[in-house]
Amino acid sequence: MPELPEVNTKKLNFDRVALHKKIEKVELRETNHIFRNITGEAFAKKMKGRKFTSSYRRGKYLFAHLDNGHDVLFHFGMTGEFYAYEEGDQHPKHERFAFRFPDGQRLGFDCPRKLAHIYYLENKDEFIQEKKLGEDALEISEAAFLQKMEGKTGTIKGFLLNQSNLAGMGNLYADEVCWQVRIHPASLIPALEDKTRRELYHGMQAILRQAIANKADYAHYPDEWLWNHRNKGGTCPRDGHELERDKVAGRSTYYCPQCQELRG
DNA sequence: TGTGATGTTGAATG
DNA sequence: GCATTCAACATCAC
Repeated sequence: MPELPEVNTKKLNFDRVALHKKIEKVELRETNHIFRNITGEAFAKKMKGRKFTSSYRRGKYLFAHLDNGHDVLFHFGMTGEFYAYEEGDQHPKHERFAFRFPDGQRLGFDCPRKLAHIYYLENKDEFIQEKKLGEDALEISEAAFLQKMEGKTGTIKGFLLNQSNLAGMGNLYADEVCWQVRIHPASLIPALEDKTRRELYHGMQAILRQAIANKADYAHYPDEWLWNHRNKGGTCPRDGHELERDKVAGRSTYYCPQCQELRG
């Protein structure tokens, strides 16, 4: 479930399974819509005999660097997932393609909803520029975060979700940040004081760090977080008030009407 | 059976 | 240029 911490965990898996091994073959399955700037067949051809030498995560994107200087870019959409498995094992149900390594190990890319995107990039910096992909949410400085907010007129949630402001925040973490800082997600940026903006930045950093420390395993997220109460009939872990559900920035949003102040 | 789900993109609107 | 809303992508779970 891929927001920044989830993709970070996928990167660890990818590095462990795929780095520095010769790619014997790419096994293609039903790949419609998955490959964005190359056909599956051409992708498989390019991969054969190559090795991944490193990987780089920026927001929800994972760039896997090849020994020919190019990159394979993974974006997981809502349901993209890597699965490592051995020769003879059954492949995941919605596997779109798999890398096969000489020892028989596979790294499958599974995606039921086909919302994932895979690109083959000769120049990853060019891609980042074209997409206007913002700095990673964990890398961005407080000053740059505040600077991005300058002049914006929309909601705080919309700001956090826009990947050109900063990269990596998704719907669930954005709700968590707003809740922890006690700001209504539909609050308008111009109405937020400097102090609140800084709290949002530091709250976000702390949440992402803790999520990564827990390997994005939701069962281990603190019960004091909004996270595991964020559902129908859920109550605020701070004051017990029933949570509200609304649409903000086009996404389903949970918040506590009692302790999250609406500004603007 | 209908509805909504962690995301992105493009089109249309204001 | 900005911000918002909608539809599309395809499948699963409740």
